[in-house]
Amino acid sequence: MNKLINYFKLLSDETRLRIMVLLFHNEFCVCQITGITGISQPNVSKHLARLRDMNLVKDERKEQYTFYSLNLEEQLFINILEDIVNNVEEYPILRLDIEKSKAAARYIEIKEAN
Amino acid sequence: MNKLINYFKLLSDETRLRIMVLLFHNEFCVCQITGITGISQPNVSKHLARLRDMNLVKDERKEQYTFYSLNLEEQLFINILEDIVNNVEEYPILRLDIEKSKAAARYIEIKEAN
DNA sequence: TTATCATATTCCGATATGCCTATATGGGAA
DNA sequence: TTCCCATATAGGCATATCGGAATATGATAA
Repeated sequence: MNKLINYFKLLSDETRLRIMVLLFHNEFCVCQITGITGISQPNVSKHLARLRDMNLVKDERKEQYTFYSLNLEEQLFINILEDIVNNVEEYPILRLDIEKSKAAARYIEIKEAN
Repeated sequence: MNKLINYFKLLSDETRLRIMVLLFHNEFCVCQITGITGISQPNVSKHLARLRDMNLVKDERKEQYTFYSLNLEEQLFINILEDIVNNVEEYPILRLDIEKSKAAARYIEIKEAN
């Protein structure tokens, strides 16, 4: 029961929803998520930590970046995210994030160009 | 987006979940929900008000009682509740509430016996 | 070693949430 | 009208949550 409740708590925050929907489409590192969404780095990091604590996300280090990806095991959770993604046109913020994420490499390249 | 978030917020509280799952099975008045769950009357009333504000519940007065029933229009919300109800064996609190609710008339009759 | 970069963590203030107790409201009965 | 019952609302307290700013950590490069 607590697990269920905690899933809903995770889903009931716009910042986390944006991150989850992004990760539904691809894996990203913290700085990419920050670049795509404009959410501050500490905030992204904190939300990812919460998702990791609930085992909804896994991280993998690649060179200097830590890439996060969804770790979808709970069926209810998968269903909910799929439903949201399938209706992403209703949620402009999410749609925009996804759009921007197609150029996600940019948020690494920019830094590497400096 | 806010609507979606608010749905998840409503779902992320055990008290409300218990009430919603009860109403998924039947309509009940406030005193029945109080009797079945042991949740205080003001608390039941307040949660029902929140659900009503989100248009997820409708109320109908019958004699001295106000009966509440689910007003299921949002498909995502329906899906989630169905999923929970179908797996109610995983959530003993909910299962017990449902079990007790079969004698819900009792929580009116008791008062009428006084 | 020191510097740098990506990420994580801590601290803090603002706001939201949940519950309790007490009280208000509104309808029907006496 | 007054009383009673079912329900609603208000006030207050404790706790949870979120975000920003500052700082810590850990890996790698110089």
